[in-house]
Amino acid sequence: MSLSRAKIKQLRRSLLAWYQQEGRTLPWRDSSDAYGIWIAEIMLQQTQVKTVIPYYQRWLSQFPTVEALAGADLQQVLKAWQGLGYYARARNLHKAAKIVVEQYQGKFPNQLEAVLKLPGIGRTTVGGILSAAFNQPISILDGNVKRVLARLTALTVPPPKALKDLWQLSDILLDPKHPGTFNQAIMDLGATVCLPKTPNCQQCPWKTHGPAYLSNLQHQLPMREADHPLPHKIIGVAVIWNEPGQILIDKRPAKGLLGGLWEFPGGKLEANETIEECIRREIREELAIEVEVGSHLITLEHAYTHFRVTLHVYHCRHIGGEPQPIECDEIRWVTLDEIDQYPFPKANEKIIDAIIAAKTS
DNA sequence: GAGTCGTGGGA
DNA sequence: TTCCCAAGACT
Repeated sequence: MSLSRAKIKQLRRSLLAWYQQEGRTLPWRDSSDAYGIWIAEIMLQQTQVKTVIPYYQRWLSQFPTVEALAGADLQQVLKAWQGLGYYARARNLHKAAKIVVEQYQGKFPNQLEAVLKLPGIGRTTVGGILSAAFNQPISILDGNVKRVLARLTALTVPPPKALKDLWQLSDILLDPKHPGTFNQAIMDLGATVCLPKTPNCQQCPWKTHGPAYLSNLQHQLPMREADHPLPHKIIGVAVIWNEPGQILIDKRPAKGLLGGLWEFPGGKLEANETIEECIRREIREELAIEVEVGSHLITLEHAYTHFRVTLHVYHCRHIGGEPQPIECDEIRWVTLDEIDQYPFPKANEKIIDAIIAAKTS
């Protein structure tokens, strides 16, 4: 799509006018503090504003400065992130905070190359931070912008197939006089008007500009890639009790899925195996102990990005052996009073709730 | 460069 | 119920 200089100016002007009237008031827009903006940008990766706000508020009161974050332990950081998902973001935030303190004297860098080197910050996030905190003319291409631009240009391929063109378009459109405001405005447009399923085209400042709207194609855009069916795993999970009434939990390896979080041990059901057999085998393989599988506690469905699981959770009794951290980082016997100090993934939070409910009923 | 990496909400 | 997808980055 070719855009004349006059049209580009018109697009900028109409978007900024719309934003002045309809833009959202958000906590991290109150200041130009780079630390707060950085935290918000990371939390907002693949995560909706409504979900982020309470986490953001708690985070800033718990870790008000980059020094506070750098000085905290990872477990504390993961606990503050618990429930937000994509936990590598929290691990990277912690790593990056240490770098900012050690290499930049606690002052968040304002050089593009330096910021891009920080773990967890890619091309879109660096644009979001530097344009918002320092008003630098650096474009972004998040999900909102991709959708807005796909409709503006009636893009005939899925956005992942046209990233180069979309970045170029985002660069061209960015208002060099108001880059921070422009980036916020185009994201707000995507988040509140140019919605994925039911865009409110009547309210769009760009409705007279887009070939998609003009030919009524906006509801079919952007094009999507073919989707793959999600694998489904059946998992046996053990809530293992010892004589003093403690429960065995393990810490997952630092990298990969749910890295650094705690969980109840268990594993995938194999062919021609009962859940009880699965649990005894997994516990033997992972922890080198023997358990007696007791009563059924709860069965849970949970969906991750690339697969879904059914968790069959059973009370178990520790009957022999000293637990060894064979497939995990660490193991610990804890009481129900202590357990909420540990960061757990969502599915395991539900198991904890079920244990407490069963105990108090 | 295709896979990996969470969770919640909306339709 | 099921599917989509959200302020993407990393390997």
